[in-house]
Amino acid sequence: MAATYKDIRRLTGVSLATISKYFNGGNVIHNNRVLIEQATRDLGYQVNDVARGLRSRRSMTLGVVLAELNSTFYTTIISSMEEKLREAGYGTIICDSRGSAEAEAEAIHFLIGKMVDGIVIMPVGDEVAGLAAAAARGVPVVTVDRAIANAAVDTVVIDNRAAIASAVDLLVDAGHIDIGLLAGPDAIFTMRERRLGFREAVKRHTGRLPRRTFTQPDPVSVQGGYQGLRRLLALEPRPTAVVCANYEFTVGATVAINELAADAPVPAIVGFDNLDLARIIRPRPTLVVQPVAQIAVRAAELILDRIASPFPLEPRSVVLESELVVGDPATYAFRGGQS
Amino acid sequence: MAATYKDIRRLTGVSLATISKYFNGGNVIHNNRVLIEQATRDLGYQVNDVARGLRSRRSMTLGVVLAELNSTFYTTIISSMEEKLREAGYGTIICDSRGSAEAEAEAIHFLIGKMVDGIVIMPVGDEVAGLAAAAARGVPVVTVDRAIANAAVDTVVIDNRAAIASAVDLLVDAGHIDIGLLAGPDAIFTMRERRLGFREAVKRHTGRLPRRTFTQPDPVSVQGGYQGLRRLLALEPRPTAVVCANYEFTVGATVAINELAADAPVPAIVGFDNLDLARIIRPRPTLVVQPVAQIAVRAAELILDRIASPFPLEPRSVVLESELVVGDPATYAFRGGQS
DNA sequence: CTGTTAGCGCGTTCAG
DNA sequence: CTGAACGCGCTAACAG
Repeated sequence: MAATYKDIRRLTGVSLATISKYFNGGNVIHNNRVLIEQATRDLGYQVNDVARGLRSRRSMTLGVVLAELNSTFYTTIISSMEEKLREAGYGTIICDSRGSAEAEAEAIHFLIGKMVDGIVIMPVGDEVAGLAAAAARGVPVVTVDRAIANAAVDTVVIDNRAAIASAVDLLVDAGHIDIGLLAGPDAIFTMRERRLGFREAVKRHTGRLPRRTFTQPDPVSVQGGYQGLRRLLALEPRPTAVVCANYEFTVGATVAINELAADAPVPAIVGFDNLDLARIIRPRPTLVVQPVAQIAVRAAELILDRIASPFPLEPRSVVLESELVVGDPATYAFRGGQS
Repeated sequence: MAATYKDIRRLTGVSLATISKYFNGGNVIHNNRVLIEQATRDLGYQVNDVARGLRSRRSMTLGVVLAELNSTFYTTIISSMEEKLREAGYGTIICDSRGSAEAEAEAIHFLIGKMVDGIVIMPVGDEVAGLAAAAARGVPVVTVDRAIANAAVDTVVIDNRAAIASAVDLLVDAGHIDIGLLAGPDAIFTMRERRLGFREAVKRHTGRLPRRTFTQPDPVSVQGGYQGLRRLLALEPRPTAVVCANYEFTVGATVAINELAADAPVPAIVGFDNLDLARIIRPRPTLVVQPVAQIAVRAAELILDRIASPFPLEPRSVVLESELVVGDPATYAFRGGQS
């Protein structure tokens, strides 16, 4: 069906080796070059990457595995990253692990089978099953957003503790003492780090550990944030402010607050990620915003660098800073205790 | 680096053909089966899909091209679809065309090079450049969300005219006469259909074509929706209600309304897609909701069906119905003219 | 059920 | 600069 070098040879009389050289940027005499170009058009020829990859052992393709396709945070990163990679001549295969470690392992398996030259992964948990297989085949791996235990891979993360601390700082400055935290299980790197950052920050300010934090069980979801906020508000003493440790929780908490707004005083709130939220929701919320574009660029650099390097590199770790985008004062103001 | 059949043969003494048969579900005598399994574990062997695909001319992989990675509507569909396809034994390669017809053509080129068995595409415009190449290679194509002109491909869309009509019906019943529309350029299938549906519905109700509609130029974005709403409200007579023809416009319009709410009477509004919005925004908006799960399932069925079919099938078109999820009456109530 | 043989489409030696 | 020959890892025919 599809045309091959042989078809081009048939039309041009030029040998396979010369045709190959043409398609790989080698020096080909002008006359042959024109012939090949003509035949390529006539046949609608397109190089078969599969055969090329099999032979050359380089697919010029990178794999990306993300924990959740349906997450603006991840898709924004991937969108920027894919652009960088394409500029460098690499195609990108995107796989969704749907928050499942098993699906994640399958995805890595799939990508290795496709002979990708490298893998960028936003891991589900603290351990990634397929990592050993990738290492055995010399396929470099970069993790993004979450670090991995005991693995010799490059990593791009933000300073999660500082990120949460900036949120706590704002709330304490506004007069809050009883601050709640909506965070997921410690098994997730970002959740663990953010919870630790929260404890540190509260202790630094008040001289003691926070009276209440609330850890929401799996799955980390909008629904979880919704329920979590309701439970937080049922505590005694009732928190006057709540920090949401990720985007989903921020959305869920916002929904819950919307429902409660009519009946009860609502807590101050600081959320996470996705600046669009700040424009949709009124009053405008305060958000910890991660530098998605930078994350993407640095991840692309790391993986390309590692592929290009002729010798093994030491694992590298890039830590970026987040930004606190302050919203309407009404959303974080202290209105007095409520217990 | 990576182990091959030859390595397994070396460890087991079993011939390549038998090993191949083992990995392809054929009947292999128990003794050999055990030997192969042992060697597979010892070597960390994994089948090389590239070589397999080259030889068998079936990659067991499908390509998905979407117009915008950063769109919940698309990613939700893909997420469901990928699950269906995986159940059928197919891997999925996701590519982002970032709303560019050129990038879309590149993506199709890329997928063909990877020898995918089929392509599901959410097209950018009315014509898709790579379609001929796919057809020439016998790679079946299914378009989703948007139909394509003059192409023998399967299609899954919703009844866009009925969708918009349901929104208009609600607003007219509530007493609105001057209804504005926020829609993108006619070059986009969904935008064109929804605008036509809007005109039909208004005419049916009022006996005349709508006095005002507003077509927002490229790009179809949140920013566009924001500006579009502001311009709509500057018209005379001022529309008392606005229908947003897609998700981005709905978000942008909501932002604009939030800003205006303090100074001026806000128009009634009906939005599109993404039920999450309905939970975040207060008062709860009315939304035209597309059956994303169904869209995904039908698209998967069409492409799998076509791959499996031993003979060429006629192009098929699936049209699904949307649902109007009615929100808080305050968001669509008629409060009297404002001119 | 097993083994041998011959490619899939391409890139890379070499000799010319 | 060009062409012939070989092999990447695997599957599909056969014959046994």
